[in-house]
Amino acid sequence: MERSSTGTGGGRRQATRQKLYEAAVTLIAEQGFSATTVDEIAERAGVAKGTVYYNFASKNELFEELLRHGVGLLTASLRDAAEETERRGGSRVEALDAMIRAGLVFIDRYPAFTQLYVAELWRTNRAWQSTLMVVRREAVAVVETVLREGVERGELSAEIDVPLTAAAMVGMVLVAALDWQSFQSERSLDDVHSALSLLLRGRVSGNR
Amino acid sequence: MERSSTGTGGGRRQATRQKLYEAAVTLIAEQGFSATTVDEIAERAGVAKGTVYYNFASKNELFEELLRHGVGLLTASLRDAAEETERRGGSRVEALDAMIRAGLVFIDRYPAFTQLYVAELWRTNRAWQSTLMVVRREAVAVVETVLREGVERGELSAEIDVPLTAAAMVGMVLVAALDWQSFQSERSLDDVHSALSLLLRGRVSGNR
DNA sequence: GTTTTTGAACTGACCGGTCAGTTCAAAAGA
DNA sequence: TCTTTTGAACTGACCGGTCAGTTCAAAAAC
Repeated sequence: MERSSTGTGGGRRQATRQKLYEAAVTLIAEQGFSATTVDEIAERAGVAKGTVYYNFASKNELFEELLRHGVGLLTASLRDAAEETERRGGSRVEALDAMIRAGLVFIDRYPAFTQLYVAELWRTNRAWQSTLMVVRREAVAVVETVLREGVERGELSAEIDVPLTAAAMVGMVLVAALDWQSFQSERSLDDVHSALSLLLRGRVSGNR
Repeated sequence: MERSSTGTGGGRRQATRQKLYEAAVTLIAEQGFSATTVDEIAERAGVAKGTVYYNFASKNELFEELLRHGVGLLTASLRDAAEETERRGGSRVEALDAMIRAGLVFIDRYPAFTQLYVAELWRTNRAWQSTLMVVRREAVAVVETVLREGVERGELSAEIDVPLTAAAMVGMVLVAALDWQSFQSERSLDDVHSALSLLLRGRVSGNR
């Protein structure tokens, strides 16, 4: 028996699953879930169709595990950025700034996953809706926590609405990054980070 | 003889096309383009399948025209908001604020369309990609123009990167609104508008 | 004003093709 | 030996698109 955990580790099985994730994520990002066939996924992964069904119960389950895997990476990365700032004694605004950068780095590294996540997040009536809600909550919670800490410490205005502001921040990072990659790919990650940082720090219109 | 123009008017044909748009937009928003069948669209519109093909060359074309139609409404609404502010002698920041509200109102009225637009916008390799690029450009241009005017008049920092800031603003409105509807539906439109207005005006973290 | 004609709009059964999922014997790895 | 992968064959459901036929309001004819 092979260990069946979901580590990053090096079992033969894990390697196959990883290849299938990578094949599935780009194909589904490009075409959508329904338009992507299992045959295509297997072919791009360089694997037989039977192997897909040896490793995953169904096309749906492959996708759900892919979702969990990807958002898990993002959440860990955001948490790291926040904790690293904390360790350095940085302010909460700096922590938010670091999380923005972490988000951009993640999107830069996994553009297909991001695209696919955005495309599915607000859909209703889909089999994996509950899975998606769970992972979304985990990711948003990281942002909300830092916002709340900022308010407590007086760094952020007490007027702000934490859940809505968190959504808005996630939105500006997500859309700016996807737009950057699709329509403004000549810009650098630093350019995008600067633009978002300016907005976060209220230096677009708030200061004089 | 029936008139065959593409007005908003009341011909029988236009009425049928409108019903097909409405049926298609909700189904595709819920399930995605590929997962939505022409039979479903026809059934929800209360029309025979053949009628779909009498009015549109293909499933693809129905979708593309739907896209053009919807983004056209949004663009007009944003432009109205900006011009109305101008007419009142309002500042460019006020114009941006009015456009945020107009965006929220639009999303509130056409949630399915918004959802579908977001899900498709960054997809590659799709038949309607070029159509989407065209309509996107029209919509973003409205925001960019107002930002540029704001910089010229010294209302907005000269440091800002117009295209990236425009993308970020669109993103915060889009994601905040979709999140509001999906996960925070108890909030009012004014709540969401206030939260975004605060961010735009730099009163989240920028002022002391 | 009544009858006839016209043709745009609509209908729905049907067809060719595709796809998810299953199975399994045999090969490849460890 | 035991696990994992292979790849081809098969099934049954489903789907986009077609097309011959129907409907009906308005124009034409008388």
